[in-house]
Amino acid sequence: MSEKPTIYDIAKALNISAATVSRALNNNPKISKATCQLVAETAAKMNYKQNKLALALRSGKSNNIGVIVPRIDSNFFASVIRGIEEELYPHQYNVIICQTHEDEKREIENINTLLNAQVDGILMSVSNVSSENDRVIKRVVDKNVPLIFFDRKKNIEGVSSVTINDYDVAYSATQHLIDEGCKKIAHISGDKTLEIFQNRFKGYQQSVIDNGLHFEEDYVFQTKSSLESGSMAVKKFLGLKNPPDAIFSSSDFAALGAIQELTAQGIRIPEDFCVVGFGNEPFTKFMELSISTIDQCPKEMGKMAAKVLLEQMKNQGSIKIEKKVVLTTELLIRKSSSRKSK
Amino acid sequence: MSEKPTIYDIAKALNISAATVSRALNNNPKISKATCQLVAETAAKMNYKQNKLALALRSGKSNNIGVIVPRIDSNFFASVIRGIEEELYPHQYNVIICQTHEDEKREIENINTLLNAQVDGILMSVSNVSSENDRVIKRVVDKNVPLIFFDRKKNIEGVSSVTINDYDVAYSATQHLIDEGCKKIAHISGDKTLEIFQNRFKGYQQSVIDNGLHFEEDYVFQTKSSLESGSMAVKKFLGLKNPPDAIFSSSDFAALGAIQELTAQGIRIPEDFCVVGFGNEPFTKFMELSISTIDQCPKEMGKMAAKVLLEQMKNQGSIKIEKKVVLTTELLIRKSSSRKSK
DNA sequence: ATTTATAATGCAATCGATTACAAAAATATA
DNA sequence: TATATTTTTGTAATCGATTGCATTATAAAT
Repeated sequence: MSEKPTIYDIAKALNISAATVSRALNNNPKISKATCQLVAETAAKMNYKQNKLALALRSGKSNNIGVIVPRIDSNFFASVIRGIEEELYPHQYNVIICQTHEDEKREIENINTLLNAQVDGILMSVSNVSSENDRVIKRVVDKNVPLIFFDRKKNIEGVSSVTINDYDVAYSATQHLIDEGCKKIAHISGDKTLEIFQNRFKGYQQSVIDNGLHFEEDYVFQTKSSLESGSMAVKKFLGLKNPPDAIFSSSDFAALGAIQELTAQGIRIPEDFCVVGFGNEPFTKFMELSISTIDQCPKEMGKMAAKVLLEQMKNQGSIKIEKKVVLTTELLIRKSSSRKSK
Repeated sequence: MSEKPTIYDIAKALNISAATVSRALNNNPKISKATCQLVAETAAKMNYKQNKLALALRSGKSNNIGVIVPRIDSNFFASVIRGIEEELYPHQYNVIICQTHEDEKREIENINTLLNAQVDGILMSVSNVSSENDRVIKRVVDKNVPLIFFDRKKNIEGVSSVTINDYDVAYSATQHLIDEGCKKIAHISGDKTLEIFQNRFKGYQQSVIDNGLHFEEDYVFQTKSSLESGSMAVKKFLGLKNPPDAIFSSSDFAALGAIQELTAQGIRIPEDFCVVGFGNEPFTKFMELSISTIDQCPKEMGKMAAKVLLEQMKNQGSIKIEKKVVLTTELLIRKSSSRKSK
């Protein structure tokens, strides 16, 4: 009982051929009902489990989907993965998770690992912008392995993507700050070589300009997503001759760090200074001073990415359709930026 | 170039046998250096990638590890998975993630999926306590597939586990509340059929008794981990003739819900009422009224579980060692339960 | 009873890589 | 030159499931 029985074991036990066993298990109509039933019973009795590896090798389909993310232990990515898994589960696909840790070499390794593992498709959120990585990604496309970007995408021919309306929502977040009476809006940005941060920045910038405010290069601080970054940004902003009176941050963590630093410096929020974050991390809602932010609807993003992938896998071989899905997200106005209402 | 070349393609291109190609790629010393180099170059030129499925079928090792968790979109499990992945990555293992959503049927399906996928080992945090599931889990052991429980374990012969010192830390959390001057300690528990919640409850109970306080059945509220549960618990507690003056909650979410409800009812924390949570969710630290809690060191747990698994896979076949690793965790005392100090 | 149609099953190749064993080629030794 | 050694390469089986084609058993028709 400690071994794993194969169809050959069942065949031997019943004195029939493995082919018959295989067909019986698949309810092939060519097989008599009696045999089918007998095989099914014997298989159950022997605790037979189909070896998916053998099936995968034969069929060329592993029924595994690779997911590449910078890290898994962030609310956003974990939720996206949950959405992906929920969508793929009914279709019998499994999810193999790879983390890049924002390392470009690791990203390449991950891609190769997944290709070696013969995944039927790849969902990825790009970590890095290097031409070497672009080359590897293009090879995925060449090999006809369906690939979908989500959130952090790249512009590569033939690759579909699912993102949010970063530009628009950044525009309205900034607009919201201005509507609340803020006149000097600063921006904490992420790595601007990544499209999402580029778009958020542009939305912010355009909103500032459209409102007749002066766009100030010094009001933009590029950094990574962490409390310290937010605190550093505030220190820099407050050191300016003409410091800002609001921050639109590309990261909730930086927003929180900023708020902590502002508070530490005795600046009142939202009375003296407004802050809007990005990502709708759980803590933004739970805090006493709840933080205005943008919900990226990660679960929906994951589901949508998986849907687009499923579609692409179905149509494989036929003409390639490059699909760019843009999810509409919501600006959640909370205490950190609410001066008027209520 | 759009196809996936195999060793046969390389063999044909060089007019040698596939066996030679295979050996050359594996740097078999029996193959001349010249051939080795030639094969390596050709493989690179053709963008050859080893088909791990074929290798796995042949060798009986898939190099995939299955991870079963209730859900992935929780800080705790996401961090555990990160730890697992970090530990397994250098050993060339990939991680296949399955979520049970706390559903026992799903748990069985997940186990079977992983067995079918021929994973080399399984790491799981149990969702449910049903004898049917026990039977399925025992079959995993019978099939000689290394299995390790983490956090939510079961007592099944031959299965190693990695957990935290739930009993002890619950004991000291309760002790801490008493030391702060609380006299009537309540407890919000989880599903007590799960060992972890059972242990936390017992640690709480013993501490109460050891301090000469009266153990009150009404002071224990069993529920799931959510804000609403915490709020419900408080409503029930405050309705008692002799309401408690402190809560040790098995969940940070319930603790937060409790705090919100207490605050809404005008009860001051920590002056009138102290609260300790469990899990060290990020928000517990970020809140204005930071929440005392217990850090479950999820990443270390993941790493340790992976380590135990690697060890078990290495020693497979030889005597089975049942290893019960208990990680020592920390009580983090924050504002929600600090009356004296500072 | 013989032929024909139909249903049920078996044989053998296949997916891609590895490897025990056999064979050939290259080199060394007598 | 003939033989023994050592290197290097090839042949074919294997992992487990599927499937085109061939074959056998069964039932139906004449």
